[in-house]
Amino acid sequence: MSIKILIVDDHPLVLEGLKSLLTDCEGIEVVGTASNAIDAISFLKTNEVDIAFLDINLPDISGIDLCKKIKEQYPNVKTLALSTFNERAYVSRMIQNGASGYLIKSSGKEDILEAIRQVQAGGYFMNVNFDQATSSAPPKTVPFLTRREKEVLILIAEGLTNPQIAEQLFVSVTTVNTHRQNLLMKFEVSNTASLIKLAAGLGLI
Amino acid sequence: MSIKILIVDDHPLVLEGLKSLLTDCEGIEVVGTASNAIDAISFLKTNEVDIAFLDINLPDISGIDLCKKIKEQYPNVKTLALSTFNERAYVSRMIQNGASGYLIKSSGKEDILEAIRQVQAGGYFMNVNFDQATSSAPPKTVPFLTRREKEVLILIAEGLTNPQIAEQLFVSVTTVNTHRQNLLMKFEVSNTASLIKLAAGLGLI
DNA sequence: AATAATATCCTATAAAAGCATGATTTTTCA
DNA sequence: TGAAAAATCATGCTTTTATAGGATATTATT
Repeated sequence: MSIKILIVDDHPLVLEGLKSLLTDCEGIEVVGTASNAIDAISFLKTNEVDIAFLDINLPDISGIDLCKKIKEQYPNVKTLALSTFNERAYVSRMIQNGASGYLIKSSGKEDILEAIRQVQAGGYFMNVNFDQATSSAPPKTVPFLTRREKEVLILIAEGLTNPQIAEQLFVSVTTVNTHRQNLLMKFEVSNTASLIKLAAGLGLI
Repeated sequence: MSIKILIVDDHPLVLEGLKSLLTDCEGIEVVGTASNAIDAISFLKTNEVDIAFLDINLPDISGIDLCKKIKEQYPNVKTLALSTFNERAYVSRMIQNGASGYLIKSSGKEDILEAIRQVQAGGYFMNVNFDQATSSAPPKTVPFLTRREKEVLILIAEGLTNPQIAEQLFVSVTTVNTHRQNLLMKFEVSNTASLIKLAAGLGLI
């Protein structure tokens, strides 16, 4: 019996690429693909799946939430996060939500097969060998940001001032300022310029 | 005669995905793939290629430089930049180096085929439908910066304040401030956050 | 040599950001 | 249900930025 795989990703290229890589393999069968969370859930309703590959960024809900939902409704389905290099920060939350590991989208065929083997055997797989020429990207760890902090960060990056952000979010200026100070603290910087540069480098904005 | 395609990308998934998407198509033939610039160049030495898909980020040299090299050595080979959403800033430099357009990696099959058709016909293809919330970000062109402005910009991005920059460059604070204002003007933004975000997006810092 | 572009400097004001300290309410989750 | 985390708000103060109005010297460039 071959391992049944569902791939959920909104990038046709990734979908096709994974499918193409996996269909040649013994004992592995791609039984379905979905480009959003809704389709993924409804596919699971009517099909048996062993492992679901979940993109972290999906058009409707995030892969992180989707992972949680799948684990709640279909605890037997193992999940593997698909992330880009810049999204490794979010991986830990996928794991918290029950994922069995993660694959960087730039992984090679061997990594992918190894991941499937590990996960199917009940283990975890984290591919940590970022061989990419990280160039100038500082190996900083991405600080954990709350929902509100992310919102504020994005609005700052868009050039809004505290008063404007406050208006947009329907909160007081002091609240925005607090979030802002927390962002500076978490990123270990002392002004907006450094903050935005770091956040941009990490792909957060 | 079918259109001969070379794909250069260091992500196996993208390579496989594109290949898989294109091999089904009439009149299109993927004659080769490469995961770095060296292999790409040596492939061109011995093979005929109509269109080369070039990833912007390659392990050895950047796709931008590779594009230039290809255009110098093989002017008949048309090139198409492959970029992620976050790399669209670099696209303009690819175009300057002779590329016939660019494709976002999250493009669908239709976009890709349309791009090939356009380019083969001697035209350009830019897929501009960023369904992602592009917010307010217009496809800005890189403003011309003087030597001093670039220096100041970098120091701002490093988190230095005007007084610190002044000290570093042995000029007065008012001079630094003037350069700073000129940067804001040239980038058409009104604060540091936007400035740094734009500059980072354009690869200037 | 004349012009244009660049770099330098100044004063002055208003707006925004940064920093410290503290507190209350709401959510989340074990 | 109770603790922890997150989100909210406040006050006061200092520093930095943003904006506006100049001015002069130094390089290129034609």
